[in-house]
Amino acid sequence: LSSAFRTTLSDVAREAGVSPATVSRALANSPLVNERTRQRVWEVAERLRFRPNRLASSLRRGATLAVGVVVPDVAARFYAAALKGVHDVVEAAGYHVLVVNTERDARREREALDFLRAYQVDGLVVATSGGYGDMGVPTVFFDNAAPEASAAVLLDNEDGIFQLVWHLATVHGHERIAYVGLPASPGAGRERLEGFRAAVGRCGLALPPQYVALGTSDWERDGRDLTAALLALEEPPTAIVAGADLFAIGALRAAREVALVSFDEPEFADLLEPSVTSLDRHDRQLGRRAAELLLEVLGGGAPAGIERVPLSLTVRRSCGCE
Amino acid sequence: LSSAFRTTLSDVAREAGVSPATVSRALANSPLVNERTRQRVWEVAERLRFRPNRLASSLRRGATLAVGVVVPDVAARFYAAALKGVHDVVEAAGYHVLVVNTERDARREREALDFLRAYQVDGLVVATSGGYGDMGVPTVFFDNAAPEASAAVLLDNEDGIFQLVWHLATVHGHERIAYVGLPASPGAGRERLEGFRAAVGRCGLALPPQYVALGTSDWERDGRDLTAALLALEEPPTAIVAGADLFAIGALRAAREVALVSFDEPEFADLLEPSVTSLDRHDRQLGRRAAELLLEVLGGGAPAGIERVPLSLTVRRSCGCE
DNA sequence: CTGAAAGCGCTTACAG
DNA sequence: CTGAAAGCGCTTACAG
Repeated sequence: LSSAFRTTLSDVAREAGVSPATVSRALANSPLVNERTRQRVWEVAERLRFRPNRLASSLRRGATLAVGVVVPDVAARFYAAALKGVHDVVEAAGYHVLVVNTERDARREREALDFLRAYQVDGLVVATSGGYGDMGVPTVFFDNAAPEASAAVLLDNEDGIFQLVWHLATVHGHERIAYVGLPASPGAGRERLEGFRAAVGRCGLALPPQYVALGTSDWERDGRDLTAALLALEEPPTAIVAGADLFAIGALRAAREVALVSFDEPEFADLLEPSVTSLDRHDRQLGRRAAELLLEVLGGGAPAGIERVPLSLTVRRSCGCE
Repeated sequence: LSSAFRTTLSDVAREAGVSPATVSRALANSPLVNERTRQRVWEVAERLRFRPNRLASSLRRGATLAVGVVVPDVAARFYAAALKGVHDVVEAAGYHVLVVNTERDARREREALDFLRAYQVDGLVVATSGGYGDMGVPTVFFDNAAPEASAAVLLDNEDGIFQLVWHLATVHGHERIAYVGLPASPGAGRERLEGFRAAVGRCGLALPPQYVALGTSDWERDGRDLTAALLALEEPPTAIVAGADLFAIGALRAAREVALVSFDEPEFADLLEPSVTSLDRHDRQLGRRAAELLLEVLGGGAPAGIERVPLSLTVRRSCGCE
């Protein structure tokens, strides 16, 4: 057992000539312990380089002071930024963060949640890919919520898509606008797609079925291939709305001659050629807000309900402006 | 205590009419237990939705089957990709991954390491920002190693920088080449800087002191400001070597009229304007390799020593090609 | 094949 | 102010 090599609380107790109970209290700076004793214990603990075993203390206490975060892809700019937002808030409150990546896979998400629960995390922040099942652990969703969610911070997907379509239709006069985006799974995927249909209708435009192209696994490649296919139609669209940043990047790879707007902002959107018109999501703020809601729940507050975060259009050149 | 609400191994034992010891063995599919008993225990466990408490089993076993990963910035493309590589390998071996972000801060890195150690992780994969101190835990470094490292997968920083400088000097005939990059801290920062000085010398060029510009905290902003300052010199450089992707992005923001090459490849480097000539690092492979070394050590192998990964130049337009 | 017992390293009522 | 004792939820020699 590795414990043989580590100094434990008992080692400190023996060395300091007090009981383990006293060491525990002293290191927690409990007022119950004599100042002299407290100092001596601290000195011994430092000399022996004592590090309390969190497994043991969490087990005993029934709380870990840890929060689990589940994201579809840590490498995606959006989730990475949101993750940092969660970090900011949660660590300031004395919690640690355990991150798990699901690769947008429902099964892996379930495993990730099982793992975090088995580790007895006190709370969860989850951007679900469809694998969520109730864990009996306080949970706040962001980006994409499970149907049973009682607390979530979501983007205003319909409104965001509407802004994109409206810009293409009214400012640039496009009448043949297509959508390249996420599968229509519950949550953000469906909301953006439905938002697209509704927006096109509100703008008084027709929507041929083949103008809706949905990707599956590799979004960047799908974005490229689906865009190429759209442009090969007899009546190709003159403008494309990308449902996420990687679709936009893929579209850019397929063609530069079609007007393009993206829901998510790609990294360095302003330096791409052409620079990409997209929505500003305030990623990090989203993560912060989700973490704040979780802390409220952990503090005994009521579930916070669903919040919608507004999006604002950042106009660049890919839509045809300038 | 939250345990009051969770079903424990004892609950399963009571319900199945056997001892906790038998439940433990049955769920581990130990051959010591009767097949009938085994099945019954599994049924009961599933019916009661029993989830073993990992805190308890890890405490008892003295091993967590978890690996800690410490990175300077999960949001940086390079670390995110390497992280996925670690995931790939380590999860296939049955370990879980705990990720901690340090924001390139030595103090936060120390805290992160303390946390992981307190959680009794079995091993560590670390890209250090200078906060590492021996943890008594098997550790493999990547990208940037502590001086005392006994196992690491590092980039061949000197050679990479040399390739960049050589390309600018021989293919494009530049004679005034400047460096905008990381501070000269031990490890990658120093290696790249020293590599630059050496490379310029090998190419037979002069290096005025003001042609070396080192950033501090916000690399993208530093890249922009330092580049602007360089170009405002009486004898400005005609080409710039960026020591990392964010410096390159910053440089791009400051000016397009100077030749630019970057050590790290920015995301969507081929779609930037101009597309950025940079080194291919095989990020994910780097993470995989580090994880493989860690598994070897955890399996009782000898420390693997320091490996250097070669880099290959990807030529695009920012250097002046095409 | 099964169970009673001890123990992993802590924390916290309880007694003094 | 301090200590002995119990217990968090598991696992594993030990005995049968």
